Amino acid sequence: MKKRTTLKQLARELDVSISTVSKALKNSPEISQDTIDRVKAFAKLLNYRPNNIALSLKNKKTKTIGIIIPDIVHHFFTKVIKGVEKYANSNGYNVIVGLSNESFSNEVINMEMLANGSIDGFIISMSRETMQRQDYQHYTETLNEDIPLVMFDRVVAEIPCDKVIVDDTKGAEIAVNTLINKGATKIAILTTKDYVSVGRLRTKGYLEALKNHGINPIRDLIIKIDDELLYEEDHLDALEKQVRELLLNHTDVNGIFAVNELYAVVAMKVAKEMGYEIPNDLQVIGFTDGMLSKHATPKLSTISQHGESMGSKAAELLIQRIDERVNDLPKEPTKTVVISTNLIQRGSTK
Amino acid sequence: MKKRTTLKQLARELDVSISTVSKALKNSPEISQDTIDRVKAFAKLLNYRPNNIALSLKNKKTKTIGIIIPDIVHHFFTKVIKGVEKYANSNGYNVIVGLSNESFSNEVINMEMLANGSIDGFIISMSRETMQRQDYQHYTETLNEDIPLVMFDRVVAEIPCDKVIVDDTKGAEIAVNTLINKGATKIAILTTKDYVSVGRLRTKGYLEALKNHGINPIRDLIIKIDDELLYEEDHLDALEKQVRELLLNHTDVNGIFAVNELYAVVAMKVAKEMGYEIPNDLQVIGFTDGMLSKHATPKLSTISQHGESMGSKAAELLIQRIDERVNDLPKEPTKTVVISTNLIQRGSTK
DNA sequence: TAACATTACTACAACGTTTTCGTGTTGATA
DNA sequence: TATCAACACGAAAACGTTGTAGTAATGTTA
Repeated sequence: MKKRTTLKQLARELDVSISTVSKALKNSPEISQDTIDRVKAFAKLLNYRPNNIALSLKNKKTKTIGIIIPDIVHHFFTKVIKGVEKYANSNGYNVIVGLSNESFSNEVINMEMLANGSIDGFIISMSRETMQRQDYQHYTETLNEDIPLVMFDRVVAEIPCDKVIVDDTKGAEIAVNTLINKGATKIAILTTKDYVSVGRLRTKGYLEALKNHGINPIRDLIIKIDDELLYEEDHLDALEKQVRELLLNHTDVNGIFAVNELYAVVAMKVAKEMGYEIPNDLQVIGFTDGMLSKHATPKLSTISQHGESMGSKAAELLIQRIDERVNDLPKEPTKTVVISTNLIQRGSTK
Repeated sequence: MKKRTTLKQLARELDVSISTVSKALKNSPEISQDTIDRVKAFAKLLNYRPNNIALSLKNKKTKTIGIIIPDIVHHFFTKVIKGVEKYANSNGYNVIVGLSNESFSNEVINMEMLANGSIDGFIISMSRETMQRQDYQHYTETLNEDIPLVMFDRVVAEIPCDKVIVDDTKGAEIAVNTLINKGATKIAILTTKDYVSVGRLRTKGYLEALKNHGINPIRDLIIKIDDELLYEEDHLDALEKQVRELLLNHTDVNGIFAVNELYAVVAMKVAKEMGYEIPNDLQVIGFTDGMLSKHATPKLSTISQHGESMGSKAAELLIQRIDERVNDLPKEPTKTVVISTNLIQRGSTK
């Protein structure tokens, strides 16, 4: 194995000490200009670059942050990664990605793989299984070991750490308000089971909007979908069927709010097949601004989640905590940053 | 800053030497069972875990691989990452992601950030700008430093390294053959400028299929799109316009082959707006099997690229090279693995 | 009882840095 | 000419591990 150039090699060949080489490369005033020039020239010749691992060991920081997400084949998470990368890179940090694949044990394993010095801190969105089991031991352990942790999107109140979320309730409320203002009188919601926090909160927003307009919620119009495996292969049949039944049993439904873009797109598809004209007969609003929304026909109106902003913000919070830690600063109380959503109006609403 | 448990601490508190602790934890026969038990119990109590950075430094390997991609908000790359992660993780490797954002300098910077000991090898797909400039110095430098490198999808022949590609030409040929067999007589292609290797090769496949069926290619039917910024925001207007013109000037076009799913979906949309019925009046096949294809109406027939397989394969090749390097094995000649494509037939073809 | 094995440890170097604390050589000052 | 600063550099410790080589204290054999 060819070995990389080290200070030791430079020192030997230049016939000076390692210290001198190190200092010369850093323009230390202790070293004569003459030597500095010699060392630098030779270092350049041999293409010397300091070994990061050695630096990490010495400095007790890796300048690397770990992000653990449930699934990377998912536009939202992808946007978040992009935001994290951007902020991290411009602050000299690298990003190491771990995929939990919605599995609890994968999440734990991934975190353990990294929590042994490989990274300076975590950015995490919980896996579905973790949410179901409500087992947060690996988070508390991480925090106990004084490794900073920032949660985003799928968060849980029990864990005392910084969080970045979207105002799901408010966003949903805005969506439903918009539907109502645009003339929808009977509005269904396509949401997830309650253990998914974002589903629960968006449902809450839906209910609040109805209440504010004096509309009584109807049990039948609240469809809670078990999103197990939904993004995997084509397990959408169940969803399609439920939407079809909804529209058959309640032919006067003229608005649908879906808690993600996939549900919304599927709903539009089913409705179109059944002869509905969108947005005239039925208006639809989704959540998350992804590829599907942009290229559906008609283009889907959605509540934008600003994934990239969330990622940047999460990275910012994390790096602050890391600084706090390495500089032994007093610990600020944990904060939760709410990224505001906004409605992007496109063709699926009037 | 709270410090993590180290061997030194354990040694001090147990009143034995560091070596003893280290060996005890590894069940060395040099150490009495009694001591082993004591050490292990205490280590567990203090939640000791070996510091990876120290290990990396000692072993001269980080068990981390870097993947540099042009864009993460892109289903294909996302699939590849997933494949890389899967293979890497199950072999004890972590994955660190770098985004070039299609920019040459970002690619270089990202690689330099990692090529200083942070990773054991690279998996790379070239940025668009790198392809245009044809400046591959950073690749050759990396190889000169004896850091293994595997390229995928967007590769270049000049660089002597392992590669994983899709048989773009063959895939395109299959697509066009299929269109012809299903009755299409006048087939257009929506492709990219030639500096994008995949665009060039797929165009080649298109031409070959035509030739094999004795059809003369028509200049007007070959639309080379400048995909600058295409995946960014809605810069699709130009594309839509070109497709519209195509269909207006050549009303007898009854087949379209697009080199990616976005072009295909946009083409379908324009055609539908113009009154075409798909697949009866016009059949469409795309390349890459992403979200858009699955949820378009009608669902898009595509040539599947098997991104995940590509990722796994790339990781496998890379890890082999890493092993070769650390064990000073003789270097195998570089190989290029071709992942076979296959046609997924859906609603956009008869 | 001298020579030798075995057991159960410890010391130390090494991985590649940075940084603190010397130290020897100048030249200037009292 | 003794004293001292300034200059230019080197030695060594430290970060946390692992593995080789050494070393006491036993027990075994001729």
